Amino acid sequence: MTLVQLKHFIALAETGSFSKAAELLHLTQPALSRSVRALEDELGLALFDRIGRHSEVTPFGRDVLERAQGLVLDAGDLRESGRLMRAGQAGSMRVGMASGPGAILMTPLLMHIATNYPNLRVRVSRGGTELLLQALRDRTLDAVVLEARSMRPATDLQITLLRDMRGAIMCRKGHPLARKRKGVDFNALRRYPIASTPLGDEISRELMERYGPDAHPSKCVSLECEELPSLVDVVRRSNAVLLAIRAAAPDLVEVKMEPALNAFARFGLITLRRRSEPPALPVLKQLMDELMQG
Amino acid sequence: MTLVQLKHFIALAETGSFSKAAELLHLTQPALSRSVRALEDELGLALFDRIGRHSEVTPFGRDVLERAQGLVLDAGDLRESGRLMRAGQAGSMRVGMASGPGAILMTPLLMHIATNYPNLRVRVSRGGTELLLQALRDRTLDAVVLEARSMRPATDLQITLLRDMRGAIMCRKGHPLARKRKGVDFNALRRYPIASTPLGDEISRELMERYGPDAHPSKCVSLECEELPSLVDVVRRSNAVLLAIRAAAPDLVEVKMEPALNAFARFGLITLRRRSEPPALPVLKQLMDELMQG
DNA sequence: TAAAAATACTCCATAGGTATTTTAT
DNA sequence: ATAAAATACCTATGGAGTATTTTTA
Repeated sequence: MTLVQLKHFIALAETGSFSKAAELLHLTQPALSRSVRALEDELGLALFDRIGRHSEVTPFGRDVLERAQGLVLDAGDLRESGRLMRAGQAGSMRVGMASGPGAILMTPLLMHIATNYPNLRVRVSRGGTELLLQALRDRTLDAVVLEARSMRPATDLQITLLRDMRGAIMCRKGHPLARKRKGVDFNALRRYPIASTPLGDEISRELMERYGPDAHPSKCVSLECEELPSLVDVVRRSNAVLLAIRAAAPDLVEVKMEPALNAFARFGLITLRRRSEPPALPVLKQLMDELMQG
Repeated sequence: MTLVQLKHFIALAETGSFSKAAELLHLTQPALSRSVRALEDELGLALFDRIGRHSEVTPFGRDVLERAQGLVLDAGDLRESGRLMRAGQAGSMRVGMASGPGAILMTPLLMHIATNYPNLRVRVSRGGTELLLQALRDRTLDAVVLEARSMRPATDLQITLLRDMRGAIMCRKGHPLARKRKGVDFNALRRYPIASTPLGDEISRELMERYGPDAHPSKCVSLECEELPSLVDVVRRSNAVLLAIRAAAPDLVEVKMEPALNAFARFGLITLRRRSEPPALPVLKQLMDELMQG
């Protein structure tokens, strides 16, 4: 049983004539005759009653026809999917996101896929750097986005650095600190609750170097939560201040610090070296690039 | 894209090795290598990452694999269905039944199929003789069961006569007529409502020949209904008498008539000559034979 | 270095074409 | 008598085997 045979069968069922169907199939009548005969031999029963001028499907043929049509249609779908997947317009992708990138990228990513790539299936999971890299190596994930500096280099991993994202201290409009034209020092800042997602070592070091030991996140952050949108919402409606990627909350006001905060996130897209990437990965890359330029 | 190629692809995905899969498929390694390569070329993307010792499916391959498995499974189902249908254990059949046969055969037929042939799909429709034969000729029905004498012979129809079914007058146990040891004459009978399904010309003629012009069904039948079970139920619970196939209501008492009623039904199974019958038709024939011997 | 996949080549089975016969209307 | 399908015969493409090279872990 061949897909080609099934196509022949279907064409014959539709035209009711070997000659007509053969023409339709760009085939000679004897060739079609043999093809259909072979299928009948394999299935063990006649699919057509040959009645001189025309041929018509037998009751058995009718039952087979239904299934054959499904099969041939599915095969066509598969071919078509090949095209779509090659273009990154369909298929599936399993992406892991560490806390930092997840906080800022997850929702916009899902949003973008949902609206612009309806045939793409993405599964985003979150977790710690090591866990995610392990999943990548186990082939449970296809790609991982994480803070590049939190990862020690490994030869089996392919790292694509994404655009750096500037960090900032932010507060709501109308916040006492929002007016200050010249720099606010860290002690003044600490009079308000500090909100942030869990921060990596790089940022912690930068904060301590600039503002002293009390600036270590474990000491100064009062509101820690992985879900950045929650924190943003809280900061919008209270006097808490937010330490996060500047672009994560454009409607908040940036607090001018003295000395100025010089922290940034350096996200990397990690894949396994020597493994084919999911065809939709470029879509992901481009999307993230766009998200992070704002 | 070939079903064979897809099978090769699946085997390779499952073993993770060209050599292993080739062995499993009773194929040489180069043959499998080429087969998979051809599929990859057609789909336009690599399905496997060849990594020295082993090979593993790419993300693209993973998406294709799902669909390929479905396709190959469906193809196997089709082959298997061929076997089942050939044995009359599966497939579909559209049967038409005229009023008489329908009244007695329909429910038991559906019952039998439901319990003994779970994979068989039967559509039973009822209608007048001419309508049913037209449907048969239009290929809307695969077979028709009707009173053979109600049909004028035609060269394009194949008639299989079924067992004759004796007709009788019946009443409930305890009915006044149930006691009568010697024959009841027609006038005595007419004191009770006569129930019957619509009767054919043959029976009408027989009744009139034996019991006079008043015995024509259009004159003497008070309760006419196509649904025999309803009539039987009424006769069980009233003094109405039933004119029907004797076997239709074994629990009723037969009324001895004087002169004796000598009517019988001669059902025929009609199919189109020179057309293949549905593979399940023998099942239908045998079933009806069994039903009608009781 | 050893195991696995790819390549090169050869061969044969089979799908398809041409010519003709058979069949059914 | 004619149109359509089957049959007979031939050809060629492509799938499969053997031998060998290339690759990578």
